[in-house]
Amino acid sequence: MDKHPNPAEQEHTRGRERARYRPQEIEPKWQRFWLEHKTFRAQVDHTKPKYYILDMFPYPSAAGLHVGHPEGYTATDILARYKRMRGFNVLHPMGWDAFGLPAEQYAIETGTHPRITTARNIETFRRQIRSLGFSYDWDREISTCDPEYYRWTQWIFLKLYERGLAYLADVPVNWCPALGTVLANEEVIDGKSERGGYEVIRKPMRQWMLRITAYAERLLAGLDQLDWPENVKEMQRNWIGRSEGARIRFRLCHPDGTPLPEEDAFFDVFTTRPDTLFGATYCVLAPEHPLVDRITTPEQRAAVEAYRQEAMRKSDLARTELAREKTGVNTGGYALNPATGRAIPVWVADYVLLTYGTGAIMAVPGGDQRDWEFARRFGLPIIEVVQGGDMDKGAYVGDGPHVNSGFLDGLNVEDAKNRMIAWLEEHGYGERTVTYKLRDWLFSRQRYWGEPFPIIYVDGRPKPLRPEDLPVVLPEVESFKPTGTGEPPLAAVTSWVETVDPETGKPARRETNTMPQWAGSCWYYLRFIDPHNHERPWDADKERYWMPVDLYVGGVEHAVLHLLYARFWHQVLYDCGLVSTPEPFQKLVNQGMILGFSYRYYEDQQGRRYSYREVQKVSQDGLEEPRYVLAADPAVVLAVRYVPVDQVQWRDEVPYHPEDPQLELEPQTDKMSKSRGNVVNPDAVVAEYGADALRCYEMFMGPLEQVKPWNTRSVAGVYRFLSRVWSLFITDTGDLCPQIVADDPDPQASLTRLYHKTIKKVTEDIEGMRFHTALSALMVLLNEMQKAERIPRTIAEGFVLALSPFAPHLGEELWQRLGHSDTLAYEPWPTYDPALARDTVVTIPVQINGKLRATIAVAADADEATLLTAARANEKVQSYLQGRTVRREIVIPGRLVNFVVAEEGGGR
RNA sequence: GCCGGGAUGGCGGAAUUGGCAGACGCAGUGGACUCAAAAUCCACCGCCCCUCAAGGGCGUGCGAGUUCGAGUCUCGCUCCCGGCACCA
Repeated sequence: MDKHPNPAEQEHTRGRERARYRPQEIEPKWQRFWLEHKTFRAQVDHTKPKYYILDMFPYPSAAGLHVGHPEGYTATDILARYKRMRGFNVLHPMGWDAFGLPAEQYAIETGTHPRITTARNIETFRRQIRSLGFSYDWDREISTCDPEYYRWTQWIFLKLYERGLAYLADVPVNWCPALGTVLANEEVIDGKSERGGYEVIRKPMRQWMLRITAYAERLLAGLDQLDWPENVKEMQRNWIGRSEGARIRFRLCHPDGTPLPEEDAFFDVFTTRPDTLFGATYCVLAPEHPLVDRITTPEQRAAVEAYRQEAMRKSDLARTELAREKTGVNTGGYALNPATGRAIPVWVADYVLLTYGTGAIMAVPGGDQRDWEFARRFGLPIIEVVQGGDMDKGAYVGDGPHVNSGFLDGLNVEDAKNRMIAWLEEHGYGERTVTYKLRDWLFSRQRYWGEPFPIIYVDGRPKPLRPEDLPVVLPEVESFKPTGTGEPPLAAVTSWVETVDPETGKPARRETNTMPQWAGSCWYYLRFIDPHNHERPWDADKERYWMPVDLYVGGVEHAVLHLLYARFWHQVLYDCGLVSTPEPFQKLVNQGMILGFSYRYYEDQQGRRYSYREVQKVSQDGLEEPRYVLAADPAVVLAVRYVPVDQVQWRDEVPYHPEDPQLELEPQTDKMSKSRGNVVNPDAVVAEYGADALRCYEMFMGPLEQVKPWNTRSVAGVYRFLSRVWSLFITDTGDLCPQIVADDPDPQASLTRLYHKTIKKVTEDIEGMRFHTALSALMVLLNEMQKAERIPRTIAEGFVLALSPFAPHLGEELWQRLGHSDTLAYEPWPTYDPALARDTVVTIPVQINGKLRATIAVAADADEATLLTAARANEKVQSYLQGRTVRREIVIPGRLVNFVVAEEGGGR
């Protein structure tokens, strides 16, 4: 029933509410103010130190912003606002990684142009991001799908091409016959298409490749200079995968050891263990190795051919998945072990990959577990070359003296390697070499929604367009559907594909592949420096001023690909003289994922529901997904089901199913996802608690880098904090609180001391990105200010300034109500007096035998003697020292007193 | 299997160099205000024993060690999270 309050009551309520903390009113007000006044516009200013602070720009998905996004954005925003107040010239931009598969997939399903979908999604993202009060310079907003942007992506591709770093090659791609299209790696899950679950096979296609391997050594070496998380650097090192070893040449021979006469009758192997060459009892070629045909004997040809066909059809993933049991076929051919001079058989096996090393190995079953397994399976000889293991149990990979190894006998591994390499080089059998796991970057996608290549084919040969011919703009297409032949959608636009060479006027065909999504994000941080330049991708002076990015914050999922690709492009641009720093991102921080509570139960095939208490988890060997069965009857296999968070029924703090009040749900913290029903929408949080509360909560949750679960109830706690800040300054009637007085702070007052301590801590914590402890320090100060009868204005204002990077709307509002007419964004950061940030009287613990027994209050600078006297004077201490011998006194001024006493007599 | 990170109350987390474990917040309990509720404010809040109180014992995943003193350092385990995984 509706309640109709009488007008007086209504008036009363409204009057009181107006004076309350109402983020819904003050937040849009200040967002408008910042936008209208361009408060955060950044311009080159050589009188100020610069600070470039960058967020990994988002892909504007249809789902909109997620609470994970504002975590990193808030951290950078706090730092950006803090740095401005510290006198830095701050560049803090935001933009959109706007090419991408979901928009294209949506176009295939609905016919809506990806440009329209993307524009709509950007609209949403921009609104959501603005509603959080981030201090971006919106004049620098860019979008990778804008022709004015991708024109320069194409321009950089031309630079790569000029330097021979872009080339065409026939490489196997993920071809899905059922869908009639090529899939990106991320669209292939367990060898099946992500959509539909159809089979995916490898099919060679002509593709653009980028020669990132040419930069492998520099990409590796550059890591040492960077202030990045160690795990990210390690992941990049592993990805690059440098290994030192030798290339060794094996000549083909007859079974009796006579070498074949032809000059080119050989293959090279790569090994990290040249010292084990005497133990190489056979060789293995990758199934795709070009020499396989030639070496295979007529008797073996059918078997080898069948094996090759099968291996080639399998995807890399399928090949590794089935790899439990080694497979292979003898070619019937032989090669000469250069060390022993004996003929050893040559096999084909798919445990050797064509793409690594030379695509061929010498197999040392005594020193390599894979070779050992293979030798066991096929009855090949196993020779011990390094002592220390048991050849019946497995290969020995450790160090030890060499045996059965001719001139290496007795040497340890390190010495034997060097000795063998010297011997190989001396006799022309091989040389020292370095190999990388890193492979060249497959840069073509058979897709519509990406950057077209600035390449045309004249007389069937690729030719780069000239810079003045750019941009090559994406044409309109009839259909976004794949052509069915593996040709990209652009191939169907005849009027676009058939063109003329602008230089010669000869007929030409356009490249119809597009670039991958990584392309646009490889250099966006450079475009932010000079986003509206029509002549150049960026101005050289501006680049020198702003680069490098001082702090880059984003998710750890980009630890390898994006960050490696961007570094690669940057190093190329550096070699071109186009950028002034060898590395783009000086400091990197990964924010931890925010998890959501989800509530699970289980269902059998008949749709009967079960609580987790009746269910048993069966983890299957080697498989990611565990299975769930009924504990009472393990034959009943159960499926996991979730109840969306907002439908969970709570009784006595226990969650139950909404339609089945007896069914107890199992609370879990999981990655947020639609299917688990545990996604938290930032819009809803802003509507209820405001952006400042959302920002503060995200920071207060814990260390930035850490994974942590979202707890909406805790948001209310932070909201209460902000409300209390508000009511400390503003009375019920909307005036400034009378407790805030013009007095000078009394240096002896505990509030003054606490204030200085707080400013010190907040300053240090922001610098160290410990935002959660900075907020807790501000909370402590607020608690004390609330108890104070008089709050000196300088303290009140300093508090507002120190809080403002965290809660900028509230900060601005209070600043204004304190009588200031301009934004606080450029007010000097509050300072602290180190002398006042220390206590004069401290509480010192007194221990007896290391156990805390009393505390004493003494002057902070009390010396050892004073401390000891005070401690001995303490009544409790005396009772413990009564009748015992003090063996030792440990006194640390400012820290503690510890008496080491002998135990009382009586048998001990 | 290999590499990296971690384990602290009911929960998120805090703790300078080895020096008062549990700051701050959430949840909870009791109280004030209220016709009542919400909101707000005040107090309590690791576990156990004793209890009128005072007190005492235990306690930072497990087991050892170093030290006057260990969440922190060393050694050995267990479990969890992330990455890589036939890379020769």
